[in-house]
Amino acid sequence: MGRVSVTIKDIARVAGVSHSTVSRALSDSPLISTETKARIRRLADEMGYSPSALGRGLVTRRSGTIGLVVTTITDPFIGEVVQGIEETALSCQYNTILCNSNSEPERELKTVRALREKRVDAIIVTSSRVGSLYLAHLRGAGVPIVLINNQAAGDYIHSVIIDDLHGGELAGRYLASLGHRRVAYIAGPIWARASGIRLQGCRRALAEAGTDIPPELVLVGNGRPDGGMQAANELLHRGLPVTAIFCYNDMTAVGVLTALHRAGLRVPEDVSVIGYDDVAIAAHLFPPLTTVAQPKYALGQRAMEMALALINGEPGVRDVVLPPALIERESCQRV
Amino acid sequence: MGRVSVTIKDIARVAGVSHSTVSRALSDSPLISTETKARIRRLADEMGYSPSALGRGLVTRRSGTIGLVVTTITDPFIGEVVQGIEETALSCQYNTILCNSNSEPERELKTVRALREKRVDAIIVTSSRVGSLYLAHLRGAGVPIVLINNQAAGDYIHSVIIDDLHGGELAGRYLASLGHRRVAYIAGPIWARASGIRLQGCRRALAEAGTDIPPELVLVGNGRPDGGMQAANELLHRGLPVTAIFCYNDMTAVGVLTALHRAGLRVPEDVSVIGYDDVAIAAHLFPPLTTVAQPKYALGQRAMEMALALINGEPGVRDVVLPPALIERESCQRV
DNA sequence: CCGTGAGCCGCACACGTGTGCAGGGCAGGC
DNA sequence: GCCTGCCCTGCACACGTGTGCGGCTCACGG
Repeated sequence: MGRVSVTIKDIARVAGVSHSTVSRALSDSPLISTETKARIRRLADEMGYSPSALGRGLVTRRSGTIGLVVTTITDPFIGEVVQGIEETALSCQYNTILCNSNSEPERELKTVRALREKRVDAIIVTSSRVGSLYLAHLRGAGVPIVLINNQAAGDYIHSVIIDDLHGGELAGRYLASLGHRRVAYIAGPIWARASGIRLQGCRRALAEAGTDIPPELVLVGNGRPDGGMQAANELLHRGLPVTAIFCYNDMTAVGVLTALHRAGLRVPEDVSVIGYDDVAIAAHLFPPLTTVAQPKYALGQRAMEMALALINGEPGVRDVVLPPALIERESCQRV
Repeated sequence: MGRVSVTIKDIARVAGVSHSTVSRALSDSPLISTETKARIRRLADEMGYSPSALGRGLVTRRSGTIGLVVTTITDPFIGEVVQGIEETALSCQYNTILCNSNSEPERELKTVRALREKRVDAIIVTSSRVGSLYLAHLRGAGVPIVLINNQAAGDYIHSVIIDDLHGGELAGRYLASLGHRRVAYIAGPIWARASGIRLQGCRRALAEAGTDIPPELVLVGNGRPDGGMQAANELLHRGLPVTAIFCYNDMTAVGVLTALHRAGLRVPEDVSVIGYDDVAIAAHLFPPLTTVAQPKYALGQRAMEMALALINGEPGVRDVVLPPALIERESCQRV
């Protein structure tokens, strides 16, 4: 335990050269002769050398890490996005340090401060909510910022998003094509920017079919099953005659399904339910959930690639928007 | 963008003191007069100073980060554990860098190497599988290692685990008390150490009731819904008359439920199902899943606390084992 | 007036790595 | 034999921070 790690100076001493030569040899500099490189590399292996990212980062001004702030890693949607980020990061010799903000402003500040001290090379944010005050602190870190499923007003902040308007349209058009005219929307948490856009898209599509979602049929959830369940119960309690329910995301749909089951209603015979995200378990629900799929892994992948481009100062990085897709399963039916 | 961050030397220049004084002032050293401290602190705030964890880590030999390797962050069980880790880490001024191993040996090596270069102060591992070769590389990092839900043969590696034997017993005893005598077990992936132990505990409890789980009634899954669905279908296809199914974890139970539904069997009227983990959605399934709960958040919390104790060289850290608990919902019924 | 001690601060070095510049060795051409 | 040029290596500094030790200033007592 008292053993300290071996440094390039140790290798230099053993090899009888200067530490500069070792540094150059290990980074494959053309200034070093082939045989010296080979000798030093072998020595480094034998001595169990592991370069210090701290020392290196201090001089190169690159830490080799990117910050990753999410509302909660518990959300399965976020989990899949994070996986996309982390895997492409690792393949590019980058690591990600993870921060749960829990949507608490105080924690958000704390995490940003920590990420700044760690000198992360970029920050990727997957919290649906990005307050203006929060943004100010983010750009205070002085590193590129990539927002996922969010757009910021200012410059210097880039984003990769889903075309949520189109996603909402997909859902609305599909429901309309099945003959639904009374559809309800169970929204996400109030601060979720995407929620309103999805609703807007859905309403636009329904309008083409000559109908709409009246205000009394949009209920507010929280993006989790309990919120969906509560909203669905509220809907049932009010006795409003709906034939279909569009959910902000799959997790609220999970809650909606349970609430409907408990109320003795069958899906899709009595009421159709459509979700959003296409989370892994969506296909294994009862009934299998029809939903608007987001390319979650690609979302993370593209965000990480964008972050890398920004770090390397590549010009002309442009915000990317990915397309949603309707996944037809068994939770919707013609009325 | 070209702006570099302000250092203590910059502050020192402005304040007309040496950088040592600034360093000591900011770390609240008693060697500095109160008014000088106040002046320097104010200056640091005004100049937007943010200490560099790289520079500090280089001299203190502490990076302030811990490595976190998981099989996949997509697993909801792991997600909740990670949340426990990350939150208590942040409250102790620590950050976590996340690595998905995907149970691929090649990736595992890559991540360990990266964590070592980043000079993490400790490593927490939540992959159910820990090969001996992998362990060798892990201890090569020269930092404390904490295993979650795993035990290692050697020393220098600590662990916090659930009493899976007891967990299995809870499930078995409960099923036996409901009169079940023909119960099947759907196991986890072959490398999951916990799977066998849970089965063992269940069999022990059933034995007290004078029955057992014969080999033909233990099927192998993969810890995910698709695996559970496949195993359940296999069970149905074979036509074996079981009255209850014990699942390695809740996610396989999800798959089992879908398979049973599709086969026209009702739960719990026709067959009882019991899971393990008490994942968030378990309560929102249809029917709500009876399961053996693991204190997931506490698992992560205790692991992080143990890691901190090991980092600080505290003596007498002892492996901790947490108790499982039966959560009775509606997926099991007296036969 | 001098010695003593306390309080506060700077000098210098360390941590591990990267890199511009100079210098040494050697071969080749005149 | 000397100059030129090339190839390889070492010197020295930089990055941002922490810290042991010595030194300065000032007040106070003898």
